[in-house]
Order: sequence, then structure tokens, then C-alpha cells
Amino acid sequence: MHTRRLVKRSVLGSRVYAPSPTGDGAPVTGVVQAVKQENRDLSAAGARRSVYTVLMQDGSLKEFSEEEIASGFNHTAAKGPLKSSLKQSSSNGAPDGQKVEGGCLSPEPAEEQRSTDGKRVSRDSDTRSVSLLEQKRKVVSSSIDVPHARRSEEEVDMDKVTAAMVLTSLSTSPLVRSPPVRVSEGLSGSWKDNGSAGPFTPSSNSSSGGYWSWSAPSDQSNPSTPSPPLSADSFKPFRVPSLGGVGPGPAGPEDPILDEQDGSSLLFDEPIPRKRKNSMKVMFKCLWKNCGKVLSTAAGIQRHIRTIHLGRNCDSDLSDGEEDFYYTEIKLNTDSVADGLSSLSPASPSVLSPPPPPPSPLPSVSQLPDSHKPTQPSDTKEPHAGGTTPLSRSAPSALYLIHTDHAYQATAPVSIPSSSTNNSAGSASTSFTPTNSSSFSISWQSPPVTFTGTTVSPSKSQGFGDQRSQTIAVLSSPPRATAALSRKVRGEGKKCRKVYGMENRDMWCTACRWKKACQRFTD
DNA sequence: GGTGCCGGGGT
DNA sequence: ACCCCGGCACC
Repeated sequence: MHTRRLVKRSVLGSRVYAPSPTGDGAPVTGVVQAVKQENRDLSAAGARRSVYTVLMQDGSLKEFSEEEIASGFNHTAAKGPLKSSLKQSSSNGAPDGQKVEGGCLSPEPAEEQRSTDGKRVSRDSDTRSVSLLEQKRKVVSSSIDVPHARRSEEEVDMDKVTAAMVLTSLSTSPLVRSPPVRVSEGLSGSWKDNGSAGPFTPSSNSSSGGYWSWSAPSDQSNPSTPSPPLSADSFKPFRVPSLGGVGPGPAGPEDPILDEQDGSSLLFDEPIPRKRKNSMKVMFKCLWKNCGKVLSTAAGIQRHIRTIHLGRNCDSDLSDGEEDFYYTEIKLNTDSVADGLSSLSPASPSVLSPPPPPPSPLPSVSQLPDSHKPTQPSDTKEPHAGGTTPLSRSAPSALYLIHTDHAYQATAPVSIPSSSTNNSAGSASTSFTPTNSSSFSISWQSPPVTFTGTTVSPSKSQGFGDQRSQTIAVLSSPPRATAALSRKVRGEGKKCRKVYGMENRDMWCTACRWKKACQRFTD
């Protein structure tokens, strides 16, 4: 398009000889103001009839056929320049040079330089017949892509432009936004092109067609990345004056909210959560493998993904929209939110909780592990390995939980067996023993280890830590079996109370102090 | 009655 | 989370 314009311009600005209006035969110089063509095919060499509107020296406008003008030229160069220049319109020729060549014949070489710019020439010399010119120009603009036409079109089509931008912004498609630079240049052509508004010469069509294609090229790069910055710059001038706030996300400083959204997620990210805060809460969950992080803001999750998963240092500024693929929006009731959060929190799901949930028939978490044992016939059949498997799995997890928290909770499981009155194995009381000593011991053993390390009870009890581990080891299998259970088979063994007595109540384990199942001397 | 714990409640 | 207590079941 660019080349074409140059060519046309050069043609239009060309100084030509024309038959004297007076008919005296003396050639008169003039500047081509416009070219009308009957035949639409500009580039076609022969078959076209062109009518040239020439601005004469006296300021009048005349229309000449191609032949007439040609006659004014030096015959060798006459038709040549015109035709050649036109021909070259399709190629990337250097018409100016040729034009100058033809111009050399003109009596006023000094003006030749000006003649290279048709616009300037016409304006300079054209004073009297402005109105006429304007009329002519209208014709010209309709048929040819003339530079000056740009202005008027720009104005006229402004609404179209804005409308288009509104649409694009609504679609939130970054694609449309990205090519703004060209838009400004091709403003007249592209939009007009689309519109039914004006008749179009084939040339303009072809060129404009190219323009619309840019939407595709813009895809080539990251859709969102290029768009925000460019669009912000190039669009502002148009959009701001016309419609103000219409714009696509990256409106920039004018709209802090949108700006904050960082382009890619403008429509649904921030605003929604804000609006729904009342009854519903919208969370954003990271879909990245093994992540599952949940954040309350899209910006947050985007940042998270960008920095953590995509490994991008940049702050929230540069989002290429890729993050969008890695998180999802979760709508929750405020109530359920808390639950969801707790369950979703990275720590819980991965390591600890998984085992407990599946068996989950029983209410309280801590009790879960025990529940299995009582239900299973394992009590009677101690040597059985089969029953143990579930236990082994669940037990450890529970234990881990226990360790992290209060050890005394560990006993909680024990309490349950109470329901199962009979378990002769009462062992349950102490814990999982009933099933398989071997497998069980393993799971059971591990806890003691952690115990010693962490020393459940503060500094005081260190000495007991050893005791405890010993006792545990001992108790692990046989003692339990004998132990009674019922309500939770009251721990027969030593308890803090017995060991320390009321006097040293402060030496008790916290559980004992709180009248909870002793965590120190588990039976 | 003493004891071990659970379920609850308060801060 | 920490702490306390009423109350129950067991010994």
C-alpha cells in the first residue's frame, strides 16, 4: 500500500503539459490533481481510460484524457512517465525519478522538487479554485487512495473506529488490540474498506484487504503480550477523546482498576470477586500439577503462576496471558470457602489427609484409624496381615498428624474401640495392635521415634521420653491384647497423675492436665 | 471414692 | 490453641 501511494502521489503531483485551454496549440504546464479511471484495473497496462484532472497554471482545473496530456509531453517521454508510473504502481518502483525525468522538460525546473509532493504543490498554487478543487477531490478520493482523503475519512469514520474498538474490547480479544500501529496508518483504508460506505478502486481494495489480515499476523506472537502496551499508546488518542472509558483492559493510567488487572484477564478477574464478595466468594485455584494453590484474587494467582510455575521474574506487569490457562475460578459460599480452603491448602491434601478421607465413614478424623480395626475381625486374628494393610496406611498418617499436633490426640483413636465392647484384643485401647503385630509395629514404632526427637512433653519430660518409647515398644503387641477396652478402656498403665501425683501436676502431660487421655503414658 | 477421659465451654 | 470442668465409666 505504501508503495502504491507513493506512486499515485507522484502521478498526481506530476507536472504535465496539457493542450492550451485556449486552443492556441501552445502547451501549458499543469499539475495533475486527480486521475479518474473508467477501467478499474490500474495495473493493467493497456486497457484503461484515464481522465486526468490538471491544475493549470492559471489556477483553473481541466480534465484531460490521457492522450491529451500525453500530447503535451515530449513525445519520447510523454506517455512513458505517465504510463510507466502507473504501471509501477503495482511494483515497488522509484517513480519519482521518472517523474522528474518527465518534468525536466517543463519550463520551470525549479518547481520540480515541489512537484514530487503533489499535495504541497496543489495547495501552494491552488488558491482561487479551492472549492472546485474540493469537489474534484471528492471524486478523487472516492476512486483513488489519495493522501488528503485520510483526514476526512478519519473524521467521518471515527464512530466506526470507536465502534470497532468497543467491539474488540468487549470481545477481550487481545488479537484485535495488538496491531494498533497499523491501525493508525491504515485507518482510512481499512475501515472504509469494510464499510459499505465508499466505492473502492481495486487498488484500495487489495491493499485494505491486506490490512484486515493483520489480525491474523498479530496472532503469531503471544496474543496478549504485545497488545497491552501498543494498544495503550496508539489507541488512547482515538478512544480517549471519543468515548473515554470504553476501552479494552489496558486503558492505562486512566483506569486504575483495569490497569491493575494487567490486561489479560480484564473482564472476569477482579471485578467479579469484588461484586460477589457478599454472598459468594470467588477463589482462583492454581491448576498446576501438584500445586492447587488457591488465592482470592486473580492477580494473585496470576502472579503465583507466573513466578512460581512459569518462572518469570517480572512482577505483575508482564503477563502474556499464559497464566490464564493454569488457574481456574472457583465460586464458593462463604461458608464452604473456609472448608475448601482448609482442604485445598497445600499442606493438608498432599501428605497427611489422603488416607483418612477414603475410609472416612466415621465422623471425627482422629478416630478414623481406629474405626477400621474394631470393624475388622482382626482382633481375633492377630497374625493376619490382610486386615492390617489399611491400618498401616491410615495409622501412620494419623500418627503424623498427632505428632504435629498434640500427641494426646493419638489416644483418641483408642477411645473409639469402646463402642466395640468385646474386642478381647482390647489391645485396641492402646492402639492398632489388634491386627498384625508386624505391620503394626512398624507404624507404631515410627511415632515413638518422632516422639523422642520432638519430645512431646517439654523439657521436663525428657527422661520420660525414653521411658515412653520403651513402654511403647513393649506394649506394642502383647499388652494391648490383654488390655480392656470398652469406653476406651481406661488406661491401666501409669498415668501422669499416678506418676507425678497431684503435687506435681505441672509435670503432667498437657492432656492429663486437661483431663484428656494421657499422651505420655499411652497404654 | 479414685481415676481416666470425653464432651463442652471459656478465653 | 490453651485451659478448665462436668460428668461418665471403670476400677
